Amino acid sequence: MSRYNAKEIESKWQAAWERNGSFRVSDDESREKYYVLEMFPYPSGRIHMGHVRNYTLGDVVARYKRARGFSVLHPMGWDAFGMPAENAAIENKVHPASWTETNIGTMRRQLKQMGLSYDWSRELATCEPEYYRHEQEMFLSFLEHGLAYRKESWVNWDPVDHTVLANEQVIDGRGWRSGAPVEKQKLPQWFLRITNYADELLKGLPSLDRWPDRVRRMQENWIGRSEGLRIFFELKGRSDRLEVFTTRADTIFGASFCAISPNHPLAEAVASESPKFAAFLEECNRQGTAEADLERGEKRGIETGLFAEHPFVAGWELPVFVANFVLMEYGSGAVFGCPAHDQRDLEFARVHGLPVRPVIAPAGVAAGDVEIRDEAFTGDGVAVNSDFLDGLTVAEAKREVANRLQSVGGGETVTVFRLRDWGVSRQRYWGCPIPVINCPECGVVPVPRADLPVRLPEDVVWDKPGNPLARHGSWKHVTCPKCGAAAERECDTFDTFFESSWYFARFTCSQSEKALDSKAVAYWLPVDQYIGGIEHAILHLLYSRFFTRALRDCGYLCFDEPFSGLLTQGMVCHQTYRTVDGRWLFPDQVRILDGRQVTVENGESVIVGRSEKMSKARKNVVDPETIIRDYGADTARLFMLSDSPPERDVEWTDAGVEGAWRFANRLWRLVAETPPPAETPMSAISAAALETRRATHRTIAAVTADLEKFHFNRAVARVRELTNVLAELDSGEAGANVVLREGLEVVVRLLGPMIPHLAEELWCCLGHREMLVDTPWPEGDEELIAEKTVTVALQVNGRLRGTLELPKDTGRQETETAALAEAAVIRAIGGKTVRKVIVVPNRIVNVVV
RNA sequence: GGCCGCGUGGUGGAAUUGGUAGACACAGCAGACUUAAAAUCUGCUUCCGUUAUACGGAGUGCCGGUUCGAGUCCGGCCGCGGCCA
Repeated sequence: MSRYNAKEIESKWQAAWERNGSFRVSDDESREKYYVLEMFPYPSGRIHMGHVRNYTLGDVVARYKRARGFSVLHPMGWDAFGMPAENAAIENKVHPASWTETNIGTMRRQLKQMGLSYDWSRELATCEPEYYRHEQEMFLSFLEHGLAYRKESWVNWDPVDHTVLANEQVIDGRGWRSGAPVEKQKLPQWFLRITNYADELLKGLPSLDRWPDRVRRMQENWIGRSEGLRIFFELKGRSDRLEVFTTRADTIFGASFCAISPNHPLAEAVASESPKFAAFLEECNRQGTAEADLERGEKRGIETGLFAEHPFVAGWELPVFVANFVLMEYGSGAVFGCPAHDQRDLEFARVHGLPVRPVIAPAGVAAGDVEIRDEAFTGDGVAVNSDFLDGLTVAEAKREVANRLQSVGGGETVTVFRLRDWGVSRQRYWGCPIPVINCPECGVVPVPRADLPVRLPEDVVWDKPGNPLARHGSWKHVTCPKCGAAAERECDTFDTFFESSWYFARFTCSQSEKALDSKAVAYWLPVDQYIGGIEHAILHLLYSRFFTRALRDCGYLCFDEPFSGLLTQGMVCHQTYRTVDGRWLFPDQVRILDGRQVTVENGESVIVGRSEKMSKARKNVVDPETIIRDYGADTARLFMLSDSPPERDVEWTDAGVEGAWRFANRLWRLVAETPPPAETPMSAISAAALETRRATHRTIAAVTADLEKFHFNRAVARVRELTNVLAELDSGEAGANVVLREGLEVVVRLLGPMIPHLAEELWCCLGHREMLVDTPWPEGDEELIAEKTVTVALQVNGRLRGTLELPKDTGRQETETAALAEAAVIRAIGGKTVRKVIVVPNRIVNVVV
């Protein structure tokens, strides 16, 4: 046998699987289905290590489940719309379509090099009209069902990318992609009514018991359900009332002002009469709308000159302010301020010289002793200085206020959500056109279904910032489908989260004429195991959950949750390197000389920074293709699975790759050096050989359990352990050959999902005609797995003093007797009185003296 | 500020969920093979002490508690991370 040549065997087996159609599946299988899906990539150019990790994890699951007899759907596609393509068009004068196509070509080739078990016949790219035509149709259904609507709305405007951003895309007040400070603008926008499903999305979370708790909690917080009271304040000298939302109705007697959002209609009314006031509003609008941002920022406000009457005390007037920390989108866009019991209100009150009246006293503190200095009291307690509420607990007081106001029409209990409707309009070219036409006569007219898809025009130019669609003559100007008058197409395109909200369903029937083939959908969905980065914990996963429900209500499918299982993998990190003058260096520009890192170029010393997520900006990236070229895909895959559990971050190191590479070679040699089996019957093998056999069968059981739980690092460790045991078996033992061969076959089969090419090659070398990929998962022999003897730990006063080999299931009494006869135990007791002996059969004996 | 998670050798990480802490690796050290190197193989490798194939002590961020027994459970503190404010 020659040396291990990864390149050769990898392409050999990739071709064999393809010839064999190994990973093609159809939906008329009698076998039980298993749908494993990894988050599809944005075709940015080349795959990175994050992809390698994500797709390796998915492939192990897919191949393992396949070996276990499932009909496995494991597809791959491209999240192909998005701004980088358009930015490339602007910078390099390449059309987004061809830029995207080139990138897909490169990345598809790279993924194929990794030997991933995809059914490539189901491949899709979301920028193809064959894909997006269906989501245009879905959008029309949403319109018909009242799940999509258009409204003038304040939006987060990214002044660099010239587009609207969803709240989720605003990070620390900046655009998530451009990093530019976000501004507010008022534009007509399309929205999806995700808020209709707020309660359902929340209530569905507990059923997702194979999701990480963390992700469920994040979604729960994001949806942000809270119950409170809507209070109507009479405005002095006006006929209208001010609607205020509060979750702390119990503090109503501590109110000292009301505050409305700068976007509140009342504020806008006042602004029309006062230029100074209007200037303030304008300033507020320049701020982002991110909540955390408002919280940290300066609490600013200005008096409107209006006064609201306290609902319970005639003549008590509260000044009404406009304040920058009140959001129009949450509750009713107005609050009452109780400085003593809300930190934000307190800060505001101090600035504006407003009274601070404590109305809740902590348990055991007298009413007069409550003092508020720099910190509001937000804990539980008893109402004080509050008229009819005095003596009630916070919860009781809330109820009382609600009852009293409701009975006189002064308020009502309401449930509000932090979640807002999903704005899907983007002022961009490279996205799915929104299939509506704006007619001056008829208003918004949906494009008739027969006219779908609304294709993106190809002849566009990026000579100015903004959306080229809006400047495209022949595409934009159409006749109204309803009245035939001159009209304009909607020039906005969908947020790209639209495409990724249903691609998982399309994979079940990617060639279907219909958007979703009901038979395929019924067979394959929901996804049994979804795998991807934690960064999508909220947005993509929440949108997909919403979309599934919306599609259900429009008759496309009939289940609620798209992903039954979710695994969120950690990031791939690498040390960072800089030159003395601060320039970032790629890892391959650094080498080690006398235990110090220096530059390859001229041997200057290098500053080694902490390990961080691989990113182009910090240059701490390793190109997967280089690794595959130098070591092979199997080594890269094995490294990704070893050492770190999948949900944790993994540090990419040369040493780690070398370790995986060494193991691959060791396995190769071990098989190469194995002589053909002698005809020893298993019944005639030596005791030592039997022990080795036991280890083999125990490993099958252990690895199987580990893979079921996605403990890939443990599974790898188990197999390495077995390999060590096999290597140590003396070839002179009776039956050594036959036991060694059995052991190696098990090793190869257990590693099949992880290092598929090498395993396939070794399986072939071991004399098998059938491909490993078509070979069922090994089963451990229960007889051999069962332990005959156990090691019992011996403790005296909780300290380990020795161990004892006993037959399994030795009785309590016998175990105790045997333990007390041990020399080490007798020595440790040292003649003292034995007070108690605790015996846990098969485990431990603890002697208390 | 609130909620949640995590702190284990020089490093990544194991530990059957209350029962022998440190599996499996990486790095390191010593040895074998070699003219030499690489590769490979063998041994050692938590720390401290010692009479050193043996024995004793300490040890899972810190302090305390429950228990025959705690990395694991409880309370408090410190540090790191995440999400939400």
